[in-house]
Amino acid sequence: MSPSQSVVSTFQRRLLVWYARHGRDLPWRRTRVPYRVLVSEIMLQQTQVERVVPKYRQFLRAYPTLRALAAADVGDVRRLWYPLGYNIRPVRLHAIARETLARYGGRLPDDGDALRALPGIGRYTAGAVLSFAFGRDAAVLDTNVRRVLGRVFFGPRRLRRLRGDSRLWALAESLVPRGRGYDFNQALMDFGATWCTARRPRCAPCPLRRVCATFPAHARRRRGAES
DNA sequence: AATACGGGGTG
DNA sequence: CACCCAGTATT
Repeated sequence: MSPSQSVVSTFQRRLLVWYARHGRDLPWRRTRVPYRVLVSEIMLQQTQVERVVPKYRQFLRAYPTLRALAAADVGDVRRLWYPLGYNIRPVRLHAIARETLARYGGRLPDDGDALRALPGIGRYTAGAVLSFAFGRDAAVLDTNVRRVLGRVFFGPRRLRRLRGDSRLWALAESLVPRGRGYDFNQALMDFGATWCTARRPRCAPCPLRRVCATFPAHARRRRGAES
């Protein structure tokens, strides 16, 4: 069951308006260089934005280009990564740099399957690179988008019954407005990270509450006894 | 479908 | 202490 066209366009429009007003100014939004976008996305895997920002700057100072990273010692790259965690990530990122140099002449491929064939790049990161570096209308589904779409389009009960992410991926892909993949995906993630948060979502001032399948539940709970 | 993989932050 | 965080790869 897919949402009506009017709900979809309302969702898209209101989210983009929200983003224009409340979107964060993050370092990786100031570049479209694929290598830099990739570095940010690998760092952001299961790692909060505030912890990534300083390490992102430090990493790019040390390895400003994909070629510089490819030429580096992988042990040095690993040490620079600490304490971000998931320490296989820098090893795979380093491998991506070398493989990209060897197979693609040093240019990251603007193709989902080719990106996903690289180590450490899954469906989310491929979508992020496609939309944020190459301006494609590809979808992303991370923990933020999963929560936002789950709440708005499925609601608390139906979300629990979802098996796997295939429905959410299909929904995410159907929502991306033509030509607005970059802004829409950034907006969705910013909204999940700062507004439609896991704990204590800001429902009262939410621009999407009129189309949100979960808002009634929150309102009900608020009348009851939640802090 | 379930689990391993880091480390830091929050209520 | 339990849960959360711009996921991916392997069982």
